[in-house]
Amino acid sequence: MDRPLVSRANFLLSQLGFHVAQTFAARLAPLGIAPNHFGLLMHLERSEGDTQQQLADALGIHRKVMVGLLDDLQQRDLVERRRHPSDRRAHAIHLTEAARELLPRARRVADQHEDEILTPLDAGERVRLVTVLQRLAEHTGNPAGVHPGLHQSAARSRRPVD
Amino acid sequence: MDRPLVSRANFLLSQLGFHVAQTFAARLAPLGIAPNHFGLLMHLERSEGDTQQQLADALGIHRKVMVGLLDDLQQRDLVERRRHPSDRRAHAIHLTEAARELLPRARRVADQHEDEILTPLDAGERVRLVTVLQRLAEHTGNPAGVHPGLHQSAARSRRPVD
DNA sequence: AGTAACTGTTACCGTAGCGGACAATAACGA
DNA sequence: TCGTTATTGTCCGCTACGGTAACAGTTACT
Repeated sequence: MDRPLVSRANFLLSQLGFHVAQTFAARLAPLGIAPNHFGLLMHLERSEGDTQQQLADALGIHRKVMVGLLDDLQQRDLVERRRHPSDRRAHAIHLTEAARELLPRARRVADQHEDEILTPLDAGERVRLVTVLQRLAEHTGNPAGVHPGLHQSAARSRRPVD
Repeated sequence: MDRPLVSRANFLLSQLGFHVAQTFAARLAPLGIAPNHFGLLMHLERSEGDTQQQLADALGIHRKVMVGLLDDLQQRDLVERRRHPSDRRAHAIHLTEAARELLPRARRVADQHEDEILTPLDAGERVRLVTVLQRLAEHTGNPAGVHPGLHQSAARSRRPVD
């Protein structure tokens, strides 16, 4: 039996996932952020004032990585590290005005990117696909919305696909 | 609008793709090979005797990377570099008996892995998913069966998920 | 014959990820 | 109160990987 790779769901998922991550990073690059920055900013909208440790736990990464991510975002004036009101060791992370202005644009980029990826599908197929993918994602055991490759290089300093 | 990540097809695809690549590498690790080795071995079944350059072109990677891949496989006694019959610069790559014995086992691992990934879906949903993924993959413009992350670290010396 | 192109390989370098170690601060227990 | 332990954020050093340039050997072209 010689089932070709293109008929294997695991290969297709890996291949597509890689391509999607790559193109999304390229789409996001003009905004000066990477996909993991985007994920962090979105999470911060809900959990503003959190500790770096809390953020790291929520995103499933090590706090050391969070230092780097926040360094990037702070350098781009998208977050600020304020003193934590009750714990003088910790920082309270807050979004800046620039971030609140950037986030809708980033979301628009994500929407456009998704639309491009899904071009071959009609509306019904799209919702069915998302439903199926959600079921598969739940089955992986990863907490919802946590990208296992967040701590990987799929993020920083990626140049638009050349 | 705050569409959560888990409702975005691009996020789900990237997340699932990463997870699939990771778990597949872990499943394949006991056999002593990585996913890109597996892909190369499968390709070699069809193109035995090819030049390293031809193989690199077929898999969409740089010839330098092919050197490393073949070094790995040769060290595991899965391929041999014979002299090319007509071009004394080039090597003719051939599978060993060990490779022919290993490949069916690797394929079985891939089948089991795919089955595990697709556990939540019934037979009909599986074929529909594969069909949809194939359409999406074709739309990416990547040549069929060529994994864009082949040259990435998704391959070498990966230890079973710890 | 001579030059250009190609094959496989090695050496080099810049960078990212990982682990350990660190100062500052907090929490806990005697 | 004081001392020990844990936690937070950070930095440093190591290793591994991707990409570039260069190389010897060989072929192809004119």
